[in-house]
Amino acid sequence: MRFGPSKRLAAAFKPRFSLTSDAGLRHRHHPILSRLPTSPSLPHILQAHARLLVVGLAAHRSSLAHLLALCAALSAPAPPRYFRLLYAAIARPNVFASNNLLRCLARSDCDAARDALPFYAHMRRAGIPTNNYTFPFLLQACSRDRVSGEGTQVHSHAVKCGLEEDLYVRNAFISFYSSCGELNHARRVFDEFPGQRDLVSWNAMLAGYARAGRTDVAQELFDRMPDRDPISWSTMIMGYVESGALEKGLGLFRELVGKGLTVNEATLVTVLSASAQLGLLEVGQFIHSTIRSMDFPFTVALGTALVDMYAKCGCIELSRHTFEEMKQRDVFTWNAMICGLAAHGLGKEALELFQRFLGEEGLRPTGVTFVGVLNACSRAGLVAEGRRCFELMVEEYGIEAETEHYGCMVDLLGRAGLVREAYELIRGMSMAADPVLWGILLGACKVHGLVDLGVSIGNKLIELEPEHDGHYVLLAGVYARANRWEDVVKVRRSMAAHRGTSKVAGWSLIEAHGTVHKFVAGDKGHKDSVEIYRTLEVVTMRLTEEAGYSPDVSAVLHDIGDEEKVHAIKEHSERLAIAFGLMVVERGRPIRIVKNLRACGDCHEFTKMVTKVFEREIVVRDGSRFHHFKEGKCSCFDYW
DNA sequence: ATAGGGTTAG
Repeated sequence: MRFGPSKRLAAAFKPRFSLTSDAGLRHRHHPILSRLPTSPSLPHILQAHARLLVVGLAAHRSSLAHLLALCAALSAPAPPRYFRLLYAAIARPNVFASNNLLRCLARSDCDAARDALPFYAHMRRAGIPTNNYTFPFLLQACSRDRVSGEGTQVHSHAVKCGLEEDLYVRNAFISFYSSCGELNHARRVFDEFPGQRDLVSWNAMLAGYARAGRTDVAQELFDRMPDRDPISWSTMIMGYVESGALEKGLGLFRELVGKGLTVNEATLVTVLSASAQLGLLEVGQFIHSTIRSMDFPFTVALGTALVDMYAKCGCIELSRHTFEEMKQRDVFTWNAMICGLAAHGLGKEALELFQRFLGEEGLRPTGVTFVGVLNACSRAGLVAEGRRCFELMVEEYGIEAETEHYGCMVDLLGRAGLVREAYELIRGMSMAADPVLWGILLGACKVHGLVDLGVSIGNKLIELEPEHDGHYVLLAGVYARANRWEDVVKVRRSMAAHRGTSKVAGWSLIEAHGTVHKFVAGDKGHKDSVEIYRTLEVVTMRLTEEAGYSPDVSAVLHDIGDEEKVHAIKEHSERLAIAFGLMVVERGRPIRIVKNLRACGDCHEFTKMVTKVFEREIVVRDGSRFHHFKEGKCSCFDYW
């Protein structure tokens, strides 16, 4: 496997100033600027600036412009207040200084980048000339802000300046139009002078189609390209992954690795994220082993992606191991680990890690950290601790509580039976409460048998989102708890009547020996279908005899006969996946299942019994958390 | 001094 230096490394080895460069020559003998290191940091620049002030050279145009250029080249964006001050200090700014201000603006956040276009207008009014450097910087700033409207005007300026055939300028326009979604404009520039085209032009065009979700056109270009480099591959792979074609992205990654071509960090992180999203452990492990066999540097981003992948694939121990192995971590790493522990129901461990995090030098928790922390409190039933953390977030860290945080708190209070308090919390919010919050509260009403409150919330939710199946299911559950079966039937009927397009089909998937097997309820499409159903039959029989299993049909009460109801539960996708898992996963290894929806109560009981009767471990990832089933118990303690 | 891909937490 070949493995070349990254672009950043290459940039570090490139001499900052060639001997033919004006700027370089001018400062070779400068008493202060010539003493700066080749890639100075912001403090270096500030220090040099201070010395210029002290010796009275701070009004010197080329010195200041040089400092501005250094700011523009910093690896982290320079503070806007500082580079604006530098530019303002230049008496008669020239193209060089102005271009570098544009570059600084382009590299800042959106607010500052918005000033790039007005500044360009100012340049033209003030008679400052523009050159081939001006447009790339200007367009970069404009695409950060997604203002495509003025693009065509700027384009005609560039043509007037005689720069329409300049490769850098052309590529800047291709990528500008691409990032604004103006694919036809981009394509016109791309097609205009086929002689003035290089790998960068192809990659920019490719990225345009990929970002727009036109992976078909992107693939066609990718196949037609005269050359491909690691960026072409990562653009294509990311295009697939982002448009949801995760398997295609992973397939292309396999091809890339199979051909022994150079892989870059962005690609690895993207495919790790794809396998994490899908919960495909075998794929994730394949990527991990690829990373190891290439001796790829173990960067913070890669480590974080691995921590996240293992956690999302159900291997919380491997996730922790990776986390502890990392020599450097950033907020993302800590967040991934804290949220991972919480998702696995390891509330105490997550809180301990949070304490350790607070002791870290130079890192501050973010809103996401608190999503993990509050989730952890909720899972561990630590009500007082949860309240304290919520307060800490708002008071101490000045983080505004978002819907997610309220969601955690409602869940925490509701789970502990403090439904009234949870209700008040939602009512007291300054923003409009997301229906999701009422849904969480409704779940608590169901569990604690609060029929009146549950009915009123349920009806309100159905009114708000009549096409949302989950609300009907929960409300029916509330009625079922109170044995109000007629109402259960009514709700079910009205659900059937409102069944809209937003209904999500439940599925479960399981990986076995390099293949992904996906099941839906009543699925007969699998090649081993007959054997799977036979196995399921046997499993159900043994559970009935040895563990006293009897299906609880209340969750699926329809307007149908009892026998059919039992049938409907019996073929829920996760049971098919479990039966298949029992067939193919060797003893001693856990059966890992990924679902898109939450488990129904009966399937949850069923799974618990399977682990006891068959002495197997089953790990289920549902829509929001993990269930570790072992010896007849589940890590969620039956509240999910 | 210039153009292309950029990930990770809910």
